[in-house]
Amino acid sequence: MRQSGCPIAFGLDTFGDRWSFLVIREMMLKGKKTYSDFLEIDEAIATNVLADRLKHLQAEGIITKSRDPENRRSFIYALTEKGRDLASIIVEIIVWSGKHDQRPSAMRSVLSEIEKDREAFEADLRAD
Amino acid sequence: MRQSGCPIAFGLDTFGDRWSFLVIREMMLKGKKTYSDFLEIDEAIATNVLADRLKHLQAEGIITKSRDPENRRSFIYALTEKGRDLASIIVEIIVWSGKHDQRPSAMRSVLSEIEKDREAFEADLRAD
DNA sequence: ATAAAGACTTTCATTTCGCAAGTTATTTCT
DNA sequence: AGAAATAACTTGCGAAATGAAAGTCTTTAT
Repeated sequence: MRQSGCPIAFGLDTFGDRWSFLVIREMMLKGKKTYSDFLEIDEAIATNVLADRLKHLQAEGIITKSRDPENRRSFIYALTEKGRDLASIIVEIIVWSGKHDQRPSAMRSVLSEIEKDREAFEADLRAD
Repeated sequence: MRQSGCPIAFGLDTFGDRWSFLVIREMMLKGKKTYSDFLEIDEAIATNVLADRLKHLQAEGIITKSRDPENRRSFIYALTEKGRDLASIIVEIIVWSGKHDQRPSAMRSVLSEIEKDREAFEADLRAD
């Protein structure tokens, strides 16, 4: 599967899982960083699946795990450069959805922000 | 799940499944268009799963299905504009993988093509 | 000392997946 | 014309993944 050398397959293998990607979204767009933060996701991820995906993303070098210096019972997950580089993909998905999601609930605010200054928006996602 | 109004979740729901995305890749990058074409994918998709994903992509308006005028037993699947608009995302994933896939098997040729003239490459994906 | 918070792990029922085989409707071959 | 092959699926079933609920372990608050 991964031996195909295809860049798309490579991407799907490392971050292409639905839950993995939602975790990345939470980190980038909402600045979430702990296990309990992720459990608050609207889409309701199961605890065992979350633990599995965090391990996977860590193994793939997308995120790192470190102790919270201010609370020794919690851990802080952070994006690596490899993870932050997913910002461009996130932006393209938002642009695509902005064009094709016709529901009234669609968040158009983020889209206009991107249209105003895409570079700045992307840099903002990378920061943190 | 989809009521969240989140553009990322919207994208994942419509094309975020691994097999769905690989089908789109085959159509864009390799010009494949029939059921049996898709069965030849390196990653080996199961026939029932392929049928399911084709129905899904059709329901989401990413692809269309029509009879092959030259062979009445086969159908031709084609990308809609909504589907072709995924080209930007495909390109970003290739760029990301190009930077982070360190395996010797990684296809660097496509990457240099993108670096040379990204607009042209993307336009090429859209064509067909 | 007891309770609560934070991060998981375990258990188990349900769903999805992958593989093999079977269908139906056209062609194509002999 | 009849038989075999193509193309696109569908069906059945065991194996793997998912989701929901409950339990464990360590650290912190009262």
